[in-house]
Amino acid sequence: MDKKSVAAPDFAAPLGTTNRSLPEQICDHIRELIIDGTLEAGTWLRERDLAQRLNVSRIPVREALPVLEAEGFVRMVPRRGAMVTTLTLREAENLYDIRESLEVLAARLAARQARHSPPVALLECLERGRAAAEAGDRHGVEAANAAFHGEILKLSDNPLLQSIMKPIKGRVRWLFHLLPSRDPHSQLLKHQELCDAIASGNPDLAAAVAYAQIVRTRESSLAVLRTLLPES
Amino acid sequence: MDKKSVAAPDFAAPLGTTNRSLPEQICDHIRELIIDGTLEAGTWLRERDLAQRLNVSRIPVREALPVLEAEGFVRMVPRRGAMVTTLTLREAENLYDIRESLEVLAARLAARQARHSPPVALLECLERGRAAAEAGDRHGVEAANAAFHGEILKLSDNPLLQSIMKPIKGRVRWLFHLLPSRDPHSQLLKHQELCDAIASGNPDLAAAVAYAQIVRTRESSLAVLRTLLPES
DNA sequence: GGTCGGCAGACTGTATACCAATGTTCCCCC
DNA sequence: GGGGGAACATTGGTATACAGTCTGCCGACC
Repeated sequence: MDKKSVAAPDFAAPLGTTNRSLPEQICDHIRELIIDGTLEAGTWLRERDLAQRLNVSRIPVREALPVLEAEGFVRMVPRRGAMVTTLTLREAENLYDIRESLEVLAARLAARQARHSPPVALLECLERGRAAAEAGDRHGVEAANAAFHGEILKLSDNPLLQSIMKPIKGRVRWLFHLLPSRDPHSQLLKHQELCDAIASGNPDLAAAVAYAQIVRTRESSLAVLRTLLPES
Repeated sequence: MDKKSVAAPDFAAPLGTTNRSLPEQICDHIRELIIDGTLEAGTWLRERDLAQRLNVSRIPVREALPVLEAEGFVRMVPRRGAMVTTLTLREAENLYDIRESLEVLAARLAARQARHSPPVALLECLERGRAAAEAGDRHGVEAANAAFHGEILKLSDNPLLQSIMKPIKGRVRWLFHLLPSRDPHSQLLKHQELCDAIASGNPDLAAAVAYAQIVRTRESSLAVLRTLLPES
């Protein structure tokens, strides 16, 4: 197997002077590099190397890598380092199994909450997505979609669910980056339908809609992924 | 608020010379101390203090604490340290929401797998629990119960689900430590029923049984917890 | 008497240097 | 060409140092 070293280019350390902790920034940075494909599967991440490139010491890097391992982006091998994992078809299926459970739960809880306070933020995301779609702004559409799902989660008002969904969302994004980008219009229709179901305040309806949508996405995505990913 | 410092006694560092990594051992050790109540809610965990007591340096402690935060056992405050969290009624409800989704999923997947290979390990756990119950070995019963749920998870054959359930299981144990211990006999009956449903190879049946059982447990547990835990 | 400001202490966040254990590579020798 | 072993690379873990910041307290001033 061809063991690549960590990619040389585009590693400039943008770690701005925010108030977020260094390990967190490092973690986010590496995660983005993996999701957008800059760091390919099989790449070894050496902590001293990363520390040097990012202009930090080993300690924050050492704290960032286990997080990425917990999220499934890298696999840590004792005394070897962290390797960017290969997404397999099996993992994609496992991921959809989880989503079918948890996103349905999120929709159900969101609908329950929506009875008390109407989901204005949800409608806002929808509108933002529509505007971006009409402007042909693919990036804006994706951002609005992510915000939409984030709002459902926030609406569900279950911090534990939110913390569990965080790694899931990262992996879903990773998967979707491998797929040809989907039609923004049908995406919007789906979100509109889900939004309506949640806004109706009927948990069972919202759950059913969310479930049906994920199953549909699952089938079409896996059909494509079967041609792209290794079995396991 | 009365800010307790880290408890002085029973902190002897038993960290054996296993091959498991130091942060992992530290994490497990502190988690047990929290679950069994040695470390009360509100206790501040100071990393230098912990490091000294456990006879390790600060670095492995620093890597263990974020894990415990992700699992919900402590809350880290920047530049203050980690505080043992207070379990609230809200969190208990959130936890049951998640379990209703994920344990049902686990049962469903396990039943699907059981069609190909009969769940002998599951039956074994059941038998072990029965033996422990007849011997009046409460600790053995609990261990067998934990093993039973672990086997379902293993049977479900979804590594992502297993990794997600890990923190959940810890919190469930934490919760159950607050409750008066349940009747081993009715526990066994429930597990027998769930085991049969899984062994039947019918995913929908297994899911329905698991769901019904969790809902039942939820109601009785929360009734007790309402008298024990703060609202939020 | 109450409130504001500053001082001291405590603790984390991060950096640096170091050693030990272990896995890898590659060269030399047979 | 293949096996053995030495040199190297890399992590796991420790010790130490220093800066930033938060807390709590004490005193001064209104």
